[in-house]
Amino acid sequence: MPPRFKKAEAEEMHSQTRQLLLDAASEYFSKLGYEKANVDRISKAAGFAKGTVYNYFTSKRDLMLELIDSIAASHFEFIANSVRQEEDPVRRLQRFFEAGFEWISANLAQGRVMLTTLNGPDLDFKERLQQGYAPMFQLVASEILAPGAESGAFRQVDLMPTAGLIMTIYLGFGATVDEQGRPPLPPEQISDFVLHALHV
Amino acid sequence: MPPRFKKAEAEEMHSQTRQLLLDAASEYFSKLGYEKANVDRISKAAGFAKGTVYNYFTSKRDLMLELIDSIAASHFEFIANSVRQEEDPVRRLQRFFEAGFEWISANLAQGRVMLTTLNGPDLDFKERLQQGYAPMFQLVASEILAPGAESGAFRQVDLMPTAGLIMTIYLGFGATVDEQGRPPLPPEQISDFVLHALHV
Amino acid sequence: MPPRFKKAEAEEMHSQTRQLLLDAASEYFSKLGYEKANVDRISKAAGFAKGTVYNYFTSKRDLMLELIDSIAASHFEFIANSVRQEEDPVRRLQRFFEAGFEWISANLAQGRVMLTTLNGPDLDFKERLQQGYAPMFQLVASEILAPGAESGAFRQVDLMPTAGLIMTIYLGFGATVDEQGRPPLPPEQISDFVLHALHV
Amino acid sequence: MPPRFKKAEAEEMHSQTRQLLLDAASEYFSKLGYEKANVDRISKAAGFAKGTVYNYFTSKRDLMLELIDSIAASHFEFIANSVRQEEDPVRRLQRFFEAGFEWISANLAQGRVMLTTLNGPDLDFKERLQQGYAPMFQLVASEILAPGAESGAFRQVDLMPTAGLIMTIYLGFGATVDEQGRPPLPPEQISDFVLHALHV
DNA sequence: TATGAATGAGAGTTCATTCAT
DNA sequence: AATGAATGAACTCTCATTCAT
Repeated sequence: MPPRFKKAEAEEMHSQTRQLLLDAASEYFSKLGYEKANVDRISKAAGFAKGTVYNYFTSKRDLMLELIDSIAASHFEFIANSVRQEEDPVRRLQRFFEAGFEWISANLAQGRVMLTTLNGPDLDFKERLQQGYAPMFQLVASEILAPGAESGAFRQVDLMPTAGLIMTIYLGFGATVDEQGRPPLPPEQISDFVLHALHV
Repeated sequence: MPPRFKKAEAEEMHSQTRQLLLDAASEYFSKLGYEKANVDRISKAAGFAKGTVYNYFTSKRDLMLELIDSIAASHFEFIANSVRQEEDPVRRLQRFFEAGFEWISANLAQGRVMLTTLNGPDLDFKERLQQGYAPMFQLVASEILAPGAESGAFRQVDLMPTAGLIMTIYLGFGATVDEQGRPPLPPEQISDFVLHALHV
Repeated sequence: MPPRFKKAEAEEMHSQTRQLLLDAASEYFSKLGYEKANVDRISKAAGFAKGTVYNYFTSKRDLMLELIDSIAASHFEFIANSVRQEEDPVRRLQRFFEAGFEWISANLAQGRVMLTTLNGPDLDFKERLQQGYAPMFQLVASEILAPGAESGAFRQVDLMPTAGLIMTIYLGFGATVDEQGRPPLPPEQISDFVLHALHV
Repeated sequence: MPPRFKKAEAEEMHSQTRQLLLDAASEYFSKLGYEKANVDRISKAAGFAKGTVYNYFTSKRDLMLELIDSIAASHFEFIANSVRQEEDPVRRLQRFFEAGFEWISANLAQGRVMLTTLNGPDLDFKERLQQGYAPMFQLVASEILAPGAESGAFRQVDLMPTAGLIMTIYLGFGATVDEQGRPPLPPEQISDFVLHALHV
């Protein structure tokens, strides 16, 4: 089936070009911010000419939105995989922070895009990001806090606000990592701090 | 002494125009971010023509830097005044969060400028902001945590990292306030959470 | 080889657009001077939108510098070609003035740009122009005066200062041409005057 | 007569302020050219506030025009005084160049304004300057060349074109003086050159 | 007379986007 | 699918000029 084969190949190429553009976008959006980053340079950095971006994304704005989606998905997947390998809620919370900072240090540019977007002035971007991060929020509430409260490992707390607090702490520290992606406090101490606060 | 009087009047006017421009800048920088905010509209919003900004600030960038200084000073002064009215370290910590969120809800635009700048891509702005916030950092470390650790109210912790953690939590929640400036958790619960974590 | 052909075509277009812009720049810089000439109008006069200039030159300043280079090269080439067709130093000197004024009257705008730049306040422009005109200076010194002095056609003079004097006279009269490019004295009389001065 | 006295004093002050402004204008127009020179800085350099310029001149353009007049008058007066101290046409010609370069080196800024204006793109300025320099042109024609031709010291030449040629040479060299106002050739050599050309 | 705050027209420059190739 | 020349809106900044004091 040569045509099929060819089509698959073409799709692969398509998807690869797309990914190269997203990666370059990550780099520039993180370094310069959305406004100062420039489509020409992103495209060039990915190895293409300016116009190519518009064969894959309808606009610079669309490029950013799709990048946000892709970052949120990758970030969530990595943390969820790690957290779900544990059963114990306390260990799960520790894993959450460990895996979280591990992802950040392995994906510095994406991490910065996420954090600047979260605190940035563009409400469309912010909303899209929050949609993307809803699963992570859920993970903390229903797969870490809920079982922990049920098992008596944590004191009784309101699930959603406390999940929010934990996300806030995670993201707060995520925003303060150094150039190698290390937080100012080791992840263990951060989870210790939170565990202290959740302790019965 | 009419000339003296006149001079004072002139200086008053000068300083007032300057303040009007800083306020308008606050508004626009917070709503649109530094890049999209536009000098013409800022000046018009303050009641002046476009060129007037350049009689008071050397550039848009300078306007932003001076705004950062002014925000940091006002923010610190408000919190320090409130914190220092208490003697007890536990009450001081509570006051820190109370006053902090009170300032934010009374200065929403400034608060947003501060938070977007802190997480934004512009390193000059970030550095200037960090210089401006150094006193607040000091306040937490040496006027809240140190006496608390000494009096036995808090467990022994490393001062600076813990001050950083508290600032991170404060700013993290500061970034999540709603349109009326209310944090998702009441300040008491946030300080409770931290106090739990600091408890002996 | 269609791609080759296409490439050559593209380069041709590129170079043509560039030349149109340089020509329009000549026109405006000569009529209004560098400061009052305006990029928008230059671009429009060349048949393009304002932004197009910046696809070919990095700035208005760069446009001017490249125009200076192009003028100096064209001016020198024309004069050198004419001078070198003669062997006799006296005839060469006459040709120098004849060809010089011929070039000026055929390139009025470029001539005016050259002369205003030479006497203008911008030192960068001036320096660039002097670099561009160094070959013409050389031509006078080593291909006209030196052989003339050697053959006894001219009296013994210091080569470089005298070359400077001749250039000064040429440019001085170049600056006084009328709207059709005619100098106030016919070129023959000018070279006569100089020949009188150089006569043994 | 106190009122009279006062009035004279006031006029003196007026005239002095005016002169200070003209001097500062000279400085800035020569250094930066008319377009880039800026009224505020000229006024400040003269020791006044921006607005003061407009109490003495109707516009920046008017300031320039009056400066041109003042330069031409001073330049002519200096040269004419020197030339007229001689009787011999040959000596007069030598004096012309000597005094000319002496004036230039003692009035560098004014000299540069004159020369850039002469070759600059602004036709109003140029015309005003030519009006101002008409007397000097006359001086050369009727007080140097005419008596020289009559007495047989010079060969028969057309007066006005030759006066133009001499002015062109003078101004051409004037445009090439170094930072101390010295021409590339000593004035004696320049007048020698011209005398050679005029010799019977 | 001297001042300098305010003005706003006008400039150079950037860059997202289009589209013919 | 990939290109990159062309576009023009939008932006920051400068500065001659006015005018109330």
